[in-house]
Amino acid sequence: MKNRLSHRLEKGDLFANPCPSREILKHVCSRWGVLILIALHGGTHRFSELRRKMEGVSEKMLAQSLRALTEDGFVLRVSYPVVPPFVEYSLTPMGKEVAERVAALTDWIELNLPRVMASRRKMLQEL
Amino acid sequence: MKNRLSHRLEKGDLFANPCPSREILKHVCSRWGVLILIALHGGTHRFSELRRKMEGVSEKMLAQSLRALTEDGFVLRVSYPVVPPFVEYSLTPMGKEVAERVAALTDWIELNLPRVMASRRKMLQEL
DNA sequence: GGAAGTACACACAAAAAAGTAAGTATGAAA
DNA sequence: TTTCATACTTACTTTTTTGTGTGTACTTCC
Repeated sequence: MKNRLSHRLEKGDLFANPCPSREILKHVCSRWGVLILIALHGGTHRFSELRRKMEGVSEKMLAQSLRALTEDGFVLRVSYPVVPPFVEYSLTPMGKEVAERVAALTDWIELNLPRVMASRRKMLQEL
Repeated sequence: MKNRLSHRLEKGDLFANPCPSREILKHVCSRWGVLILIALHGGTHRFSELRRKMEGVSEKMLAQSLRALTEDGFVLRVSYPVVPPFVEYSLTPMGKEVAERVAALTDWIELNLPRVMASRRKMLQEL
């Protein structure tokens, strides 16, 4: 009986099909979500600062990803009613917790890139 | 001059547009990639065992994701020439290193699901 | 003799994600 | 006075990802 859906969803179970944790993971692990978390982990940024830093993001995707992370409570949005617009994005305490774990993963990948590339080359040889 | 592309790519830079680390991250962070790493972190699995464990994967996506992770050197594939086919998947040493970091992230998400859901509800109220 | 299980591959269709271009309001600089 | 910068939104198109259904080769179980 411990496998009933309600039980499995209480604490989140990524292996369960309809679990909302899958959606959160998607926001956090998405192409741009990751970069936002890492960038903000380095400090508060304005929208356009993020845009310039994250090569290749379109405004649309940046806005969309920021909105998702803000709704999940990872990112804090503060806008000042001045003109031209001035909006600051930063991590909430909860955001810092995830960002640290995401950074641990991405740091590993960046550092070990050569190992992975070597493995790929080896695979191709073995055909 | 330290911003030249070649320099930025040596160790991997996720913020740089054409960096291969983005692709690796995609494999590792993909919907099914994450689940494969976590499942295999718990021990060796056969193809169909993974399929049953990971609710909602199609055979095609499972095969595709396993191939990507195998090529990157995170997963080891061992097939025995018997009939019916018998293939075992497990983590390589490198795979264990990433899997640990991925697990740290997903564990956090599963544990803190309630906090995130609460934050979402609060956002909706504030409209 | 027909069904089921295994670990896939392949073609095609559907769905989801992402990109593109344009528009908005306002003030300041050239 | 045209242009630029800000922080977005919206409509539309393209690309990418994912799903579906089928086939395969062989054996065991009913």
